[in-house]
Amino acid sequence: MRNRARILRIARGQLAAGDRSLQLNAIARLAGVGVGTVYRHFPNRHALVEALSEERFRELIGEAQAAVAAEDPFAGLRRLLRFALDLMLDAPDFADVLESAGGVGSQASKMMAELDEAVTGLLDRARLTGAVRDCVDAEDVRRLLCGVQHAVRSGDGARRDLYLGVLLEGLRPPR
Amino acid sequence: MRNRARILRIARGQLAAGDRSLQLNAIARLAGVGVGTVYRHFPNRHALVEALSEERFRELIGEAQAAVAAEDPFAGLRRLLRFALDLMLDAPDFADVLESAGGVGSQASKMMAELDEAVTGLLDRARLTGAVRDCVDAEDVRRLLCGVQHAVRSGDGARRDLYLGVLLEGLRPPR
Amino acid sequence: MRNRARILRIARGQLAAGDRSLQLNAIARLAGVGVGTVYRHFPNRHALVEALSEERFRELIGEAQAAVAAEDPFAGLRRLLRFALDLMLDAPDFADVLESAGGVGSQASKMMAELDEAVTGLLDRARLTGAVRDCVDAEDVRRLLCGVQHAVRSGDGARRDLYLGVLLEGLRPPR
Amino acid sequence: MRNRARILRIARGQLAAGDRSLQLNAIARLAGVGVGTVYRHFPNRHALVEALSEERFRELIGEAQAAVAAEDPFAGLRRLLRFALDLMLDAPDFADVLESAGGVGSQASKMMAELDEAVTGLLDRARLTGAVRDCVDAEDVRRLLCGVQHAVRSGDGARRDLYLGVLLEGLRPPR
DNA sequence: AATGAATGAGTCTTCATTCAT
DNA sequence: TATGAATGAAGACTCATTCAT
Repeated sequence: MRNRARILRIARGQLAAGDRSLQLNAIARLAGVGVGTVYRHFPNRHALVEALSEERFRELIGEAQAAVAAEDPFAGLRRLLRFALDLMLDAPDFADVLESAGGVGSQASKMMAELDEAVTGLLDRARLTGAVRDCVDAEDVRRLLCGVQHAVRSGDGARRDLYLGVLLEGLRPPR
Repeated sequence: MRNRARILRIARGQLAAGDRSLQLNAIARLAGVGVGTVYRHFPNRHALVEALSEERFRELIGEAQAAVAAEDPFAGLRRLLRFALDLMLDAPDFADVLESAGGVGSQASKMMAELDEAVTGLLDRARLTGAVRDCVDAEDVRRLLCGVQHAVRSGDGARRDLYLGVLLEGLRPPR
Repeated sequence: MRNRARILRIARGQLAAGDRSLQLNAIARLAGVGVGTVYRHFPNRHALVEALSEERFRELIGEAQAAVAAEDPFAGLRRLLRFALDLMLDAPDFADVLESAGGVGSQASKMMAELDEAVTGLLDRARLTGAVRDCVDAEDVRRLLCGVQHAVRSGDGARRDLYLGVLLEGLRPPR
Repeated sequence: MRNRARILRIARGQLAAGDRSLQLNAIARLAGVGVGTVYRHFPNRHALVEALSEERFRELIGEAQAAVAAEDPFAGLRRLLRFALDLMLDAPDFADVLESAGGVGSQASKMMAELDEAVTGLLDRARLTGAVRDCVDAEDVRRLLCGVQHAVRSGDGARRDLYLGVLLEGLRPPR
């Protein structure tokens, strides 16, 4: 699977270079590989995006699981959200995946479930200490964070901490 | 200018139907109008989007100016943000315009300035009552609201009030 | 006929500016006149080109008639061809008209006949002195000169006199 | 590369039939080939024209190199120019290429240089016998011949030999 | 498994021309 | 006479996808 790796590397390079179109033809050319090869590994653009997300997903899930174990659950949540936000800012396509509903049966949806599960645990713990509203669940937090990512991205990036702070305060129980 | 209006109506319909591509050819066909006619009125997709935004912008600016006069500024802000959010949910392209930096010299950027000005006034008043953080300005609020719109849209829409509530609480001065 | 003149002026300007497309729409706009107005005066691009040629034609015919009266017919021919060449280099569209067969019945074809008639006289006189081949007629000379114009134009213009000299020597009876 | 050849054949046919537009879409249809295939082989009209020219260029360069070896250089020149003229009359687009300056770096400009080099040799030899003017170079001859081609084409073709004769006599040193 | 030539539907855009006002 | 909005045929070009080798 040397080719698969090469394709992924090129695709990542394209995204990093600001080209989000991920045209399989172009990637094949850059990877020095036939178009057909790309299509065997990734039947469509989405499959490629998911594959690209996998590594990020693993990182993020790891971080989430670590956060559950944090002494102060709200602090753990803060750390986790900051980590996730940076990940998304760095990889817009990963942000798309996190924001999407996640097609049933896809690899990504499994990882998403794993992620949400960890976050659910974290939220439950935080709720016990009265640090988080009753009604928000892991999916809400994920979506709201994706929203914050859009907000940060539409500005110059300097407002990252402010916007994240707004989200975190907003998640607390209303006074 | 019967045709111009017809084109705008069709374009709005397309957006409402979930097709955000705004293909000028398709719009021409649906509007029962020659392609050339569409191109005469709107030389490119962007011009069309801006025209579509204009009406929404006027509504929104009006609402913002009304909100400044509200007895309770924070209640005014809540009402305004809910109004804006609904507008954006209804018209994704308008959301894009609100989220964009606003190209210099465009019609949209003038209206954006007008909007931000009104919101600035509202925020200033709210700050006097201690209802809003010091550090957020009108642009921040606009961007954050666009973020919330993404969050609501990526879900099933049922979380609109919750997500807006999170934003509003988050805007208050941190405890 | 204020408009007609205005249109012609603009068209000349376009040609002078290197735009040979003579799009009637564009000319109308530049002339501050409706497209329809242009179309009434000049039903198509060709009619406009012919009208533009008229003035040049008159000049050229005048020059040709003067040349017939020259003391030395070959010198007269040389002067005439140089004049015509400069005219064509200055106005590529006029060159096109001179090179074309000239649609029957058009205004241009009448003037072309007038021109050729004068040149025929000049050639006849020159032939009497043995300065010109037997077999070339006015039409040949016109076409060959158009050819020289292409040659000059495809270079940098500096070869004008050389190429004209080649033509003139070539017109002499072969040794 | 069966398709490439087919495309070239069709393109040649179009030109021969008097259609100089070389529309890639039309050629694809006539060649019974997808548009994309044509675009793959020839990204634009110019690339196609150059490819079409290549074969003609080779013929012509061969002929020129042969002419250099002719016993009588002026006779060789006559034969070469007649050959080239027929080639151009047969293929107007090739005439365009020969007449153009030749974009730097293009395949055509390399072949043009080769052609001009051979003609330069021929002219040098002819000059030694006093058969050709001092001041004309290979480029001049090429341009003048293109001019003659225009002249022949604008007439009915019957004047080919006459016009070529005019050029050849004109190239001799003036008396 | 790998290749990459081929496909062609789809989209964008221009511009000569008409015609109701 | 003049206007200019409207037309739509025509042409250029892209790119996701297939399939014979």
